[in-house]
Amino acid sequence: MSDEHAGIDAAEQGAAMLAAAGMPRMPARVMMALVGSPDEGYTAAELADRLGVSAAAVSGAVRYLQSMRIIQRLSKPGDRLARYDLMDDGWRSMVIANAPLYAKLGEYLDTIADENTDAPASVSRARDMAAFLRYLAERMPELVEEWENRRR
Amino acid sequence: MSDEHAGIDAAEQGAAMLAAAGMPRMPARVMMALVGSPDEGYTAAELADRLGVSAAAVSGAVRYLQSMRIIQRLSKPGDRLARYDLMDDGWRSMVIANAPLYAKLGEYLDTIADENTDAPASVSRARDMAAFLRYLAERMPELVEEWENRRR
DNA sequence: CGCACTATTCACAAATTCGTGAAATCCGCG
DNA sequence: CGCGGATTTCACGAATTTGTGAATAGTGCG
Repeated sequence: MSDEHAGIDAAEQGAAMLAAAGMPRMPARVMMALVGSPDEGYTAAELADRLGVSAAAVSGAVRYLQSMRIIQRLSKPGDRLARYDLMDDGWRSMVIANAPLYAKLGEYLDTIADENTDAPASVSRARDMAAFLRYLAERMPELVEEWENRRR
Repeated sequence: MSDEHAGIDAAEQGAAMLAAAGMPRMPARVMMALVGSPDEGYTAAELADRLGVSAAAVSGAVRYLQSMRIIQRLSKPGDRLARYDLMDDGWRSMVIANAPLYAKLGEYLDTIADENTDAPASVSRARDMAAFLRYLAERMPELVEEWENRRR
């Protein structure tokens, strides 16, 4: 029953990779499962069945993924079955959303450098790291935009 | 005693941010503490004192950070005190090292798409995500290189 | 050589995370 | 309205993670 839909192995491996990168396990599995979903998306019950977990686990995972703007809940009127589906621009907007975090981390590094007297090498390294992070924060959204253009 | 060195607050906030992004807590704290270190780096004992944790916790954290090539152990001959210090290109090489992971994840997505018949929209979205990831994998190292050039 | 001190390892304890089952809630439909 | 099915919430238990303390090992110096 769980292998009635193809792509299981790759989905699980991808989920494992995302989990290793810091994403909670269940959301990662749900997300990868949705990559191989039919066009209408999956029902919560289908996800639970497919992943072999309880409905509660799916509920928690989809809440997390919705808060991250990675999936959306498609409630077709006249049918109270909620279907879930990936946001088309999910990862791209994730990349963009992370940029301010890089900038913020850069600020912290600068603050540390400001407060670190008598350690010239350390300070200049901290400033260097901070500048790199700000560069990333600036370039990541541009990168996404370049991708949008190239893809056209 | 733990506030004898400046930069504590910003360091802790930065560490919390890194932890939220999936990095284990203790390595994150050690890493941020080293950002504000004196030029010689910190001793394991100094780190333990500064962070208010046991020597064992520091030992585990530095092992993790070394395996990630984020810090290095400076054993000055004639002194058995091991000092730890950030690798100058730590974050840049981390960014570069992640590129193959993006590519791998892209492969998984393509595999899922290959195996997903009768869901044209899902498939084309999966291919799109895969292509985006490969684009990232290709561009991230270039981004770092651009930064190196611009910096000098 | 062994002393003093530092760093690492190991087993355990605390804390957090994760997923389940059962109860509660919601909603379209008869 | 209330029924039936789907989803969410909640408290608990399991499992993984995280950090500590004590023992171990390594090393420069007397």
